[in-house]
Amino acid sequence: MDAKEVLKAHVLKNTELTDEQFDYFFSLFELRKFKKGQVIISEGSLVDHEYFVIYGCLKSFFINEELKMFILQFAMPTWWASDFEALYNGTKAKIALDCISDAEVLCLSNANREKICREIHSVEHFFRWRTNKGYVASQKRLLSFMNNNVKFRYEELLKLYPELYNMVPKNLIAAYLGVSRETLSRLYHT
Amino acid sequence: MDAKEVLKAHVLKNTELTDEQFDYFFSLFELRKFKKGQVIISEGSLVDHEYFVIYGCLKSFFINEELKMFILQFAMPTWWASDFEALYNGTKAKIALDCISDAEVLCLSNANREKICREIHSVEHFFRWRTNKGYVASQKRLLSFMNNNVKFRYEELLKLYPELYNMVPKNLIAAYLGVSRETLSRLYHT
DNA sequence: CGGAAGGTGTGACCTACATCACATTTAAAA
DNA sequence: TTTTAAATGTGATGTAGGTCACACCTTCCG
Repeated sequence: MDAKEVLKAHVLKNTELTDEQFDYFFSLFELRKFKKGQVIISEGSLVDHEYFVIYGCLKSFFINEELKMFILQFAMPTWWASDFEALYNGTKAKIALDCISDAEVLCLSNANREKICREIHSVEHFFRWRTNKGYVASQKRLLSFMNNNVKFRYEELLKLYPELYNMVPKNLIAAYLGVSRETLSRLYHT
Repeated sequence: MDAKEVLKAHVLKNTELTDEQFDYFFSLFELRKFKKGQVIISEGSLVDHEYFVIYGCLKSFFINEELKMFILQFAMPTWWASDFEALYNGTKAKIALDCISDAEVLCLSNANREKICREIHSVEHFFRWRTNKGYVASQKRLLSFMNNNVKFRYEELLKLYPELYNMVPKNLIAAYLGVSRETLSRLYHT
């Protein structure tokens, strides 16, 4: 399935658009291919796009003063990623984004998103829906973080996204769970 | 300032609406007054409204099997609260909502929100904006949770919302920070 | 193909925070 | 105003997970 079809299926799941509307929507995206390890948003840069994953896996992450990395999201096909705070406020990126594997991504600029949201009511509806889903997921993750220990959270993550087990090295999984790689390793070995 | 003016100022900060549009929007809300301790959403119930705080302070929270409470949000004037997952999916509440102080709240039903979002493009825009803000805030909190210790998070919270210091008991602040009340107490005493 | 970098396992030890127990203070309710 | 419940402080002790150190093992690139 090509990029256009992937996006179309994703949007139509929740929003009704005519073919012409969707074609116009799609025309605002730019398809780009990235290599494993390639950086899409680097900390401190200006952010003017958000990214819809067609193929592969991205990570959005934060690195603190002690160079410890925290992963906010593993973005897999049909997921959206960016530093949304920087993107919406026009501030510099605190969250970086790069590729865990080779990836194919549809890029939408902030300006184009706002433009089409103004022009086509249904597209605004779609983005409301999308953001809402992200918000709910983020709240759930926060709650799980407060409530559950590492082992539980690890198994919860793998149950939700089994493909991560093979796709993503354990040290990155640890950075997502907010735990040291040693502790994660000791959950099943030792 | 009365409820209508509070909501109007809040909406107009980000969205243009004519007076007639706003009057219609406002007509879909019901103003309710609650007493301190009163429950608005109880765990397991069906959720069909979201709540815009005019006066006072609510908390949204989760209680786990061991009866430990985790607070997701202290909702103060101009904040929105509900169990948004249950509200959007029509499932039973996992998140409860009650009043920390006497409170005055504007209630909007899920059906009415969706209705007016369909009818008035700008209102849909407003809700997209609002949810986006919530999503960004939630991500930031998650990051702070992973990155910072209790003392830092406590001071960060008080800097952002100084009014909480007097308004909300420390055991609830602890439940928001995801820490035991004893540990919070020992930050400055002992 | 060979070397460098990235990823993983594991021991020894440390620390932030949890839990339990109980005393004291403050606030609400009768 | 008395009684009861909530909120808070503090000691003793337990534990999940962090940190540091080092070995080994892949993967990938020149």
